Amino acid sequence: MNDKKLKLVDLAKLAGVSTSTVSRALNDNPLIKLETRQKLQRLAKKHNFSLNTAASRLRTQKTNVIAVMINLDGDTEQSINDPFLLKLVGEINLALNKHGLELLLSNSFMASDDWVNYFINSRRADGLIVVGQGKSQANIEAAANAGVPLVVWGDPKTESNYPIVGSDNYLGGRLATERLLEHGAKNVLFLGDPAHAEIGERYRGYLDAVSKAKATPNVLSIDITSKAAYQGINQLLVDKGLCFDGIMACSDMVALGAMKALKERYISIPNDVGLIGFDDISMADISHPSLSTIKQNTQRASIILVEKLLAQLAGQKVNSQVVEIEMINRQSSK
Amino acid sequence: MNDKKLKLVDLAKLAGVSTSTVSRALNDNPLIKLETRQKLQRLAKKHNFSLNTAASRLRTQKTNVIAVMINLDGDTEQSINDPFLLKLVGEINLALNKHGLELLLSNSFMASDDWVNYFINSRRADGLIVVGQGKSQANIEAAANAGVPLVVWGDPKTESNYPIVGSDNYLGGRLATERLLEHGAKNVLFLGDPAHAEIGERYRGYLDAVSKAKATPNVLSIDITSKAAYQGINQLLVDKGLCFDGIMACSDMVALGAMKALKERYISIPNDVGLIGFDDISMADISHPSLSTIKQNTQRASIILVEKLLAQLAGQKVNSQVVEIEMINRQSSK
DNA sequence: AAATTGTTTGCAAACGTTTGCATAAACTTC
DNA sequence: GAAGTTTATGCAAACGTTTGCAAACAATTT
Repeated sequence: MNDKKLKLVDLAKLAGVSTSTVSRALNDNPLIKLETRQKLQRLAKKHNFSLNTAASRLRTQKTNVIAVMINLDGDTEQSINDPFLLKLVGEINLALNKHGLELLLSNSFMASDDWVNYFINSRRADGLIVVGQGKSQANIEAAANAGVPLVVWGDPKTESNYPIVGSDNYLGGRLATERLLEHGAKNVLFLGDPAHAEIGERYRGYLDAVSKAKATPNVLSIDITSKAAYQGINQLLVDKGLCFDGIMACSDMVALGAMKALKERYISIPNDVGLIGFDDISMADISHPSLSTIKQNTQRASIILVEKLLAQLAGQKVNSQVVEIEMINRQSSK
Repeated sequence: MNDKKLKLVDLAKLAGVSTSTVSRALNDNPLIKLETRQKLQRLAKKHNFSLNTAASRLRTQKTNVIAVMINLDGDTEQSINDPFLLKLVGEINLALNKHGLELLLSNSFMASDDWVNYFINSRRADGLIVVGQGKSQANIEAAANAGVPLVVWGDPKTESNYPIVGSDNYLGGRLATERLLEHGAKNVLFLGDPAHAEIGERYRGYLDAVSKAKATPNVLSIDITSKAAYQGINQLLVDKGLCFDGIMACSDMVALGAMKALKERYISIPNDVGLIGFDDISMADISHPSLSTIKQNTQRASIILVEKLLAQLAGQKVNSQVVEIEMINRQSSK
């Protein structure tokens, strides 16, 4: 095995040309004659040559790396166990790859609070995709103000000086609630923490639907986890009995936690209680009864997130954008 | 806002010392007087200075980046939607962070087949963590032979020239099957594709348990997804009726897919059919009935994976290692 | 006070690319 | 065939760190 790492200059020597020529050839620069280009590219492939990214990043001041950070509230367990967020990260990765960009997976532990410094000044990444607004947008705002090219997955209706891509949470919350009401529910419970930006919007949609139907709203504010939902619903049933006949859950995981609590008490879904979630994670389809939900189009959102980030890197000013949602009717809310 | 990116030399000028001194001070090199070091570190913080990683990587030939790649079989849907793999990635990230390392999320799309070149020669990363052995280990073997520092999450009993960290899949498969048999099952079905390395081991454990009980084995080979499991079990029930009274599923997602199929036909779990999964994803606890499973200790595995990789980077020869599993008894297999 | 030792800092040469500018070669055009 | 134009390549200077070695300074010993 040829252990010696080849450099541009070695390749140049082998081909009898200058390093400039090789460099240009490998970057497909039309300054170099097509024939020469192809010859050099073949040579590079043959010798298993690959450019030293450190050197080229230093020289070009570009990394072709995008940092993705899952923006967690310190006090929630949602985090790394939420299938929805992880799926989103996976799809962002694919979207980045299509543009030849790489994904640096980050978190607040590494980046602490000064994102400008950590990501941009240090030239770790060219830009930043923040997944989740969390409860506080201070960090994001500071980074955006300091000139970090960034886009955020969150609620696009939030007032902000940075572009946010996300679903129409208000509409989703309203549609789901309306559906429950239309099918006879009188007391729809909102299950989730409205302090969270995206969930707050869903809650607003819920409120509007409820008040339009002249029903009374009812919130159970919990952490965004299935366990919290399970415990919360259990407790509520113990305390007040079955005081609702519909649940608009702020996420599928939360809905599934609620579902378990209901099933354990032989409360029929959807007959006694209609249940609708949000996200359309793969478990929604596989639960029993299958879970009605508002599907967020993560694939499309990922593509848009990346496009907007690239536009920003190209110096354009970009705006927030809503990604269409879809109501998926399954068994839990017939 | 101070837009001009500070360099080492600027900071040096500000402090009235040489760049060497600043560089050493920021790296906490004891050659520099403690007092000077602290002064310079304060100065750096005050001016929001941070080192250009591209430059320092070029100079030191180290990146402090580890590439993590989810090794998918092209023909399976398991991939990015499998909560277990994603959770593992999340925990590997945390484990890396503790050592000051960053995670580059990669996949076969970017890295194609020549991992040496893509990751190491190009100095994108110092080492590689491969999540999943897949059905073919050719790529991994080639990379290991070519000297890529790498560790693999998979079945540690597989013969290999690279270290594998993973659960005792044989034992897990055996324990779960034994439990089903002990509780009266006569016909335990193995649900999963034994061609997959880890699953093959679980299958061996299953086989041994079954033959020890003088029962007859029965496999339904399917893709590692809940959907495939749902369809597979449905089809089997249509074709042959309820020809089993226990299912050893190769993963929790698969088990949950099977669970849905059973519940839809009012087949009682665990009375008619006992069901045990593998992984202990968060849904296992929240399903109804809750899913008995073999818990894989991903957190510990992640820590070990990183330690082994670091040892390898330090030039040590490291071996495969088994991470303990735990049988979690829940309702689905009483 | 000179010589020796130990401590702290600075000089300058790398690391391996990319790219503006200069040059050389090959064609046009008058 | 000289001058201009186009095309293809090479020269050499960056990019911003780190680090071996030398130097300066301080402390100790002779």
